[in-house]
Amino acid sequence: MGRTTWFDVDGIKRGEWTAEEDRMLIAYINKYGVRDWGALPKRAGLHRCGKSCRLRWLNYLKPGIKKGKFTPQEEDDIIKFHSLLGNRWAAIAKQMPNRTDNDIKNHWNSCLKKRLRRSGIDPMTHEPIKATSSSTRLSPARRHSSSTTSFSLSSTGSVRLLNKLAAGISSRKLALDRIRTVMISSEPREVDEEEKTMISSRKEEEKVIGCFMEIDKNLISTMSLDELACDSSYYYYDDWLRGCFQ
DNA sequence: AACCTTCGCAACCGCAAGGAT
DNA sequence: CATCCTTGCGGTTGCGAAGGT
Repeated sequence: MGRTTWFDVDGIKRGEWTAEEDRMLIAYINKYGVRDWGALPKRAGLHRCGKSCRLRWLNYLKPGIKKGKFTPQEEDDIIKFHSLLGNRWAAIAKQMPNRTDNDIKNHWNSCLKKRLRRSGIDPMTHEPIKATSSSTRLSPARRHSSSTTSFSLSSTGSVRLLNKLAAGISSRKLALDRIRTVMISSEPREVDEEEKTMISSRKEEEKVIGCFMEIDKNLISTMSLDELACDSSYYYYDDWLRGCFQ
């Protein structure tokens, strides 16, 4: 499976990668590491553009990448994270070790989206599909969707900047929530190694998260609340954000 | 068997952010 | 400060495989 091979006007090869090209790219990166994608193809003896090499490495060749079918647990996670983060595939991928953003995005677009729709759930809002929607308060994903298509931001910020900021906050909040979940769990149960590490470092982590929140707060305070409201990711932080403007 | 549709996924494209100069 | 370059991201496309008629 793949695209047909062709050459652009500069003689740069496009389309499907061969096993030999893969081998050359892996050998080069194993020897010299990943740096300067622009110069890498020439140095590695590949007639490809740097962008193509980067994509091939990150989405396919990089060690530890999990390929193949998504487990039901992974699918649940994607749906859960999508409801929180919207189409921020890179941010979702960060929450799912060994899966690439491209893989997650493909699986969402080709499978999960349709499955949700079939079961009567709007994949954008994650709410039951209604004949006419007159919701007064849109869900995060819905608000995010509209923000990217119909809002224009002033010079103080851009959708991309907000998304980046929001993704950072989201991931840190998730980490904090995880710590709290572990901490407030009153049921005596088996604690795995990962959780032990989390518990032992919780104070430092909360401190670090606090610092990040402070940085975000300072950045956000330079924008208007209306601008921030354009982005769904702040939906969950309404109270916190309003505090920034008091 | 032939044709059509849908699925799965690798790869491409355009754009924005951020660093270097 | 302006411009250029590199990197990263999200949307989209192309194409073989699989399934349906």
